[in-house]
Amino acid sequence: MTVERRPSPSRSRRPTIKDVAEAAGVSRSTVSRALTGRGYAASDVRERVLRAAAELGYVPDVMARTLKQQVSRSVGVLVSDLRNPFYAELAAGASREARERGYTMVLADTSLSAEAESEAAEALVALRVAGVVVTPNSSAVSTYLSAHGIPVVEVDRQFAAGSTDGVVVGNRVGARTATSHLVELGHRRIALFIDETDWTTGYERYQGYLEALAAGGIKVEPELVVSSGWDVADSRRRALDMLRGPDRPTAVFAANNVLAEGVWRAIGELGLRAPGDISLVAFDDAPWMSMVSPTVSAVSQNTYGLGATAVRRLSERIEMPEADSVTTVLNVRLISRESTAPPPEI
Amino acid sequence: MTVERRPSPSRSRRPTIKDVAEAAGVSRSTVSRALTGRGYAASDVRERVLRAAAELGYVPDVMARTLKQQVSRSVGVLVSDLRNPFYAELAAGASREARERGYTMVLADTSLSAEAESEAAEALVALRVAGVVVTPNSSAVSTYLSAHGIPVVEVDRQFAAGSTDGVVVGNRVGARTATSHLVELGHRRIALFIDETDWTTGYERYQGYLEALAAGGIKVEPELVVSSGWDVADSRRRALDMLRGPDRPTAVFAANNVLAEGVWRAIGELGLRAPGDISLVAFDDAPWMSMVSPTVSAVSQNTYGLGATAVRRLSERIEMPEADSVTTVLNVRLISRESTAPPPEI
DNA sequence: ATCCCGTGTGGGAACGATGTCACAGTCCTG
DNA sequence: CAGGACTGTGACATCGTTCCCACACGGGAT
Repeated sequence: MTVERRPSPSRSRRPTIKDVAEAAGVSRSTVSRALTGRGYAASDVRERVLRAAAELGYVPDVMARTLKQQVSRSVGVLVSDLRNPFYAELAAGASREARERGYTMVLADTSLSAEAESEAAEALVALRVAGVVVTPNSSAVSTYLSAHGIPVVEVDRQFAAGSTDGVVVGNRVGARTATSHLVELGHRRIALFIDETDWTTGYERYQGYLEALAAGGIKVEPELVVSSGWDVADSRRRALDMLRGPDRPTAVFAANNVLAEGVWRAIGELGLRAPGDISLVAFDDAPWMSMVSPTVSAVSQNTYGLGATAVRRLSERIEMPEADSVTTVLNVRLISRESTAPPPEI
Repeated sequence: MTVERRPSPSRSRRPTIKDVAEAAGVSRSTVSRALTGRGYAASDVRERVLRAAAELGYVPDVMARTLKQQVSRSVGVLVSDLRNPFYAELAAGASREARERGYTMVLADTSLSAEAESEAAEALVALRVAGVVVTPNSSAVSTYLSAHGIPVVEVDRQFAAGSTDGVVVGNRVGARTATSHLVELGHRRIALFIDETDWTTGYERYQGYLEALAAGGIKVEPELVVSSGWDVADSRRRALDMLRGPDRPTAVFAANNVLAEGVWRAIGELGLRAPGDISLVAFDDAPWMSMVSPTVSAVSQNTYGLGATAVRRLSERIEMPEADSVTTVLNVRLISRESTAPPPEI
């Protein structure tokens, strides 16, 4: 590590508030007041300071400011997987809202790994972020951050409801609506594809499914509830097994866009036709669902709004740390497309 | 704004290095040496310090450290639009690489707005980031950041080639390959849909198209080159106009995934069939292209790798600020699917 | 015995910005 | 014209960390 770092003349040193003060012929305090607008500064002095700052290309050092003020203007955003359009959209919404509120966004992709998640959490503590929005994989992050006095908003799913704020969608209602839609069309054998039922998302979607069946007077058949892995390949394999079986369902409710893709591929590969042979409805509308043939009916959630709302909530929490925690539920809506129709005649 | 902020006992104050020093019965200097590993520290003392730090839940303050060291361990990533899977994937790649190299990632979505872009750039300067990866909209950002002595890597497209590093894909080769593919199938009337030809991406894809036509001895017909807007709606409208016209092309090369979607929708709406009536090939493979019927041939670029490579390049640049700037070109490959076939008989 | 060196530790000055406090004017009112 | 109110400015301590320097101790070479 013996890199010779001669101070090149062009970028000798970043101008500091002291340089601005000298250029404007005032003290550092006066520059601070003139630039931040807190405290007195005569208008001609302010003018002079602003001009000097602009000429020098002065940009205040966030590090120094934060160190002094003990509170930064940045928020952390922890998402599971940016390659999944769901999380990307959520991050996009968070980004816009953060920018509008004058926060910079520190984003980490935790890749569903608990290790990456706690690493990221520690980095955020070190950065003294003002707050964190997270799509949690466990209660660990919320607990850890809260212990350090950092406000947290859980988004999409909740592990620490009651102690921290949350922003989620109407999972139960959405799942019930989707399943009821199938029931009303006359389906009695309705399969559920779901990746987990431990998180609030999976649990509530499962409950919604059960409620709709109960309301329709339909008995739950355990072999129609498939606990799939989290990826397309696994979902596809499970769907192939089920749809090749002797007594296949007449409809499938897939609890997220990934599972829906697996089921959709399986249907195509088996030469089945939707909705003639089998109906399909998904939770979480993805772009491809409106492009394929037949188009896929889906419960659409406002993912962008989910991210934006979470940051808004976080910023309110930062301003009122002692207020009671709140869970915000965004509504979802069923978009009925071509993949759902009455079951085939026997 | 008169929120009473009584110092709650639980999170009275974040532990500082001084607290650790007192708990371990040594000086601040010694704690610093023990924790960072720079300088001498007897093994029993180090042991004691580590234990004290763990017990107190001590996390070093990045702000203070950066202030002292004048260089941070975070990088800025500026992308145009996280809702576009292209940028999301790019950000995901950047995120992984950043994490692996011990950098935290500050991400901003510049929404194609010049104002947001320069705002974000200023925020990054203020944060004293070690470097920035950007999908630029003009040369302004690179110039501005370079003037502040911050290393920049332009990714996907370049505005400051020569003075800053770049990571791009083989746009010209990819476009030529895609167009040649159509020529070899026997097409003579090949339309190009493109959003702009001012950026390096658009310009080179356009050049690749021209080269392939020239190589095939085909005269360029200006009315077949469509300068579309940047969104699906506009592309769709332009495609409807063209395909309804009297002398429609037998094939279309769409220069990105958004334009391809517009063209694809238009084809469907007009009741045309691909590849029977018209062939379609796209630059930039998107998930839907392998799901629709017919599947769409596309030039696939390693978007995730683009982001990862850019951060790797940036980190090398940070370590060797004086080295010559480099442009890295990632290869692309044509994935031939169902949407391309010989033109219809006359 | 003196000197020097290697090892280990503590003291204290930065880093850049903020904001309190004190002070120096100026203007108005009794 | 004295006293207070108000405006405008500068000096200085502070935030948490790093790192240069000084120093202390012991052992080996001179």
